[in-house]
Amino acid sequence: MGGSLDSEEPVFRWFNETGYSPLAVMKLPISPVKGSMADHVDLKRLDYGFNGYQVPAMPRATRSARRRGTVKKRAEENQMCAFDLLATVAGKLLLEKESTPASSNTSNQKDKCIIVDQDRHDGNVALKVETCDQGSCDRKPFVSEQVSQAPSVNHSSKKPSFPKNDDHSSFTSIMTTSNCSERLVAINSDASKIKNEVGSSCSQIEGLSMYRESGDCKLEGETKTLVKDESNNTGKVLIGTAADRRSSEYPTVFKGKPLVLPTSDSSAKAPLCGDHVPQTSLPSTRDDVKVVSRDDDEKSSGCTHPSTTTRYLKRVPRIGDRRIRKILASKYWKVGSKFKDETLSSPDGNNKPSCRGRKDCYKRQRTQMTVPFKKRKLFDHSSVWASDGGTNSEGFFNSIEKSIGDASDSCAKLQGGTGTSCSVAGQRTSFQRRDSHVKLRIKSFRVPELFIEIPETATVGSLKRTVMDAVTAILGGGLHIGVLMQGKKVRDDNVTLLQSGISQDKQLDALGFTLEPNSPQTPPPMCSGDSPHLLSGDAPEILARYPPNQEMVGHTNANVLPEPHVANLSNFVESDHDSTPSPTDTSVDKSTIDSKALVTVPEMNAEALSVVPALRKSKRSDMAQRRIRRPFSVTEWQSPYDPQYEKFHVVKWRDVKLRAFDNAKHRTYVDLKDKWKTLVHTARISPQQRRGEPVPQDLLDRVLTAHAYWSQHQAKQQLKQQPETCLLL
DNA sequence: TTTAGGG
DNA sequence: CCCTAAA
Repeated sequence: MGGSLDSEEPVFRWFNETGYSPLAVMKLPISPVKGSMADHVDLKRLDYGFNGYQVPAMPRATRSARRRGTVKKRAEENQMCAFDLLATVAGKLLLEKESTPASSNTSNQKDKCIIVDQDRHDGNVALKVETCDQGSCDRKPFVSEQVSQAPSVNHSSKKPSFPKNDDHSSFTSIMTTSNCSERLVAINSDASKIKNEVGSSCSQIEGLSMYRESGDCKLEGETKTLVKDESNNTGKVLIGTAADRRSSEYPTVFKGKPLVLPTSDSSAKAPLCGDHVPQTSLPSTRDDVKVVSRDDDEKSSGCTHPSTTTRYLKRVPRIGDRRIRKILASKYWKVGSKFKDETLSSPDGNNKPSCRGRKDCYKRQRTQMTVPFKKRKLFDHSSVWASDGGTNSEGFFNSIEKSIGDASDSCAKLQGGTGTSCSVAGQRTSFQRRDSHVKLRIKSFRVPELFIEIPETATVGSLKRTVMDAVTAILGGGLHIGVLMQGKKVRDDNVTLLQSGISQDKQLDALGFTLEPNSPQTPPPMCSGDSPHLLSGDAPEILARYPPNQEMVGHTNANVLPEPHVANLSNFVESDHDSTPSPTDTSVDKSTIDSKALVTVPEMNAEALSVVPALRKSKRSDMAQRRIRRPFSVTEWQSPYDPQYEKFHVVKWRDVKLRAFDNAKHRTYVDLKDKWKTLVHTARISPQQRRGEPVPQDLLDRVLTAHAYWSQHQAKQQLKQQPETCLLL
C-alpha cells in the first residue's frame, strides 16, 4: 500500500486541511486496473475467506448488507471486505505518510496550451488547446504556469476572483463560411468560474468541439476528454481544490493528470484558457436570469411553497431545470395542442388544484404527466413524427417542409416556430459562388419546437424569460448542425460542398440547416454550449465536424434538451445577436434582426402561449415532472471522470459535480452518483449482460478500481470507528 | 444539503 | 431518474 502513496504529495496535506480523509486521497490508479489498488494490494489473497463479511461501521452499509443478506455474492464484495481490512492498515500508513507534507506544486505535468491553429484542410482558424509535451512544446503551457503560481494566489483570491471573469473573457469566435479560409470560431467563454474550481486542463479544442461546447462551459467537458488521454501515465495532476469553501483548496499536484486550476490570475494570464475555464461570469448571469424566471414561476405556480423561493435562488441550476417547464418536443407540441384543446374544453383541469404535499403534487403530476411520457415514448420511437410526417430525420425534415408548405409560410414561418428545427437558412440562404468558395448566408436558424408551460398569471416578462430559458436550454444542450440538401440529411461530414452539390447554385434553395440536439450518444452534452455560435455560423463546416449522425433531428431537440441551461441564457442572447450575424457577416450584411432565429422564437412563444393556458393544468404537474432522461454518453462521463476526477470522487460527489460537471446543468451530483453506481454495476457484470452504449473497458476498470478504493476508504473509516468488528481476520 | 441506497 | 433515510 505504502508504495502507492506519495508522501510528498501535497494532496494529502491538502486533504487533511480540508478535512478529507487522507486515505481518500490516496492516489487511485487511474489507468487500467493494473494501476489500481490491486497492484498495491494483493486483493486476491484477501478475498479468501471474506465471504459474508459485513461492513459494520456504516449504518447504511449495514442496512443494505442486511437486506442483501450476509453473504456477499460477488468477489467484489469480498474485495470490499478485504479493502476494509486493508483500509485499516492502509489508513495508518497513509496517515503516516501524510504527515510529511509534500512540496507544494512541482508540476511537471504536461502542460496544455491553447493555440491558434489553422486548419489545414480548410485553412480555417481554430483554437486549439493542446497538450504540450513536456518541455518540448514551445507553446506556453499556461496551465502549468498558472498552477504553479496559483497556490499562493489562490489562497488570497479565493472565490472573490469572480470579477476576474471578465478577464477570462470570453472569446467569441465567429465562423465564416464565406471564406473557407476565414472561419472564426468564437467562443464565449465566460470562462472563469467563480469558484476556484479546477479548470480543466485544456485539452485540445478543435473546431467543432469548440463550437459545441465553447460557449459556456463546455470546454471543460471537452477538455477533460482530451486530457485524459495524456494524463494517465505520467503527468502530475493538479487538483484544484474544490471548492469554494476551503481556502486550502488550492490545487495540489497529483501525479497523474494535470488539472488546471483556473484562478482568476491564471485566467488572466492565459486568456485562451478562459474557454476551458468554467466561466465565472456565466454563473452569475445565469443566476440572475434564473432567479428571475424562477420567481415568476414560483409565483405563478401554486404548488411551490413560498419558502422554497429562497431556496431556489440558491440553487439556480437545478431549480431552473425543474422549475421551468419547457418541453421541447415536436410531438410534444402536438400533444400540447391537444392538451390545449382539452383544456379549453375543460379549463379547470384537474391539475389546477393546488398541491399541498409534494407527494400529492407528484402523483398528480404523474397522472397528468401523460404528456411527458408520451413525449418520451414518441421520441424514442420517433413514431410521433411519423404521424406528422417522417420518423427519421429525413422524414422529419420532409415533414417539416411539408408542414411549412402547408402553412404556406416562408421561412418566416419557420421562425414562427411551428416548424421543426430546420433552420431557415436553407431557404433563405443564398449562395454566391465566388471562386471556389461558397457563401452562405444563414439568416436565421429556426429553433426547434418548444413546448412551454406557463401560468396564466405569468407576466409577459416572465414569459419572455421562460422562452428564453427554453431556447437556451435547447441551445445549451449542445446542438449539432445538420445539413440538409433537398430535404435529405447530409450525413457524410467528409463530403465536400462541391461533392455534395451544396456549392451549386441550383442547390442553394435546397440547402437547409437543422439544429440537432445532442443525441445521448453525443459526447458533450454537458456543455451548455453555445450552440448559438454554431448556429450563427457556418454551416457546412460545422457539419463536417459534427457528426450529424444522430438519429434525432429537429424536433427532437426539444426533447433532448428540455432542461434549460440557464447559464447560456445571457450568452445566448448576446451571442445570438453577435454571433449570428457575424458568421455570415463576413460575407454578408448582417441584417441582424432577421438573422436571429432565436429572436424569432418569441413568436413561437406566442403560439406556445396560446397553448399554455390549456396546458396550465399540466403546468403544475410539470413541477413534478420527471426529468427527461438523458443518458450519460461515454464521452460525457469519461471525460469528467478522468482519473483526476476519480480522485475528486474520492472526495465528494459534489466536488465532482463542480469540477467536472459544473457546466452540465442537468447533471446533479446525485446523477453523477447514480451514474457511477451504474458504471460500477456495469463493470461487474459480464460484457454480455451489458446493454446500451458500450463502455470502454478501461473506464470500467478505472471505475472498479476507484470504487474499490473508495469502498476501502469507507471501510477504513468504519474500522477506525469500530475496529473490533472485523479486525479479527 | 449531501450521501448512500433502494426502487 | 426518483425518493428518502441519515448524516
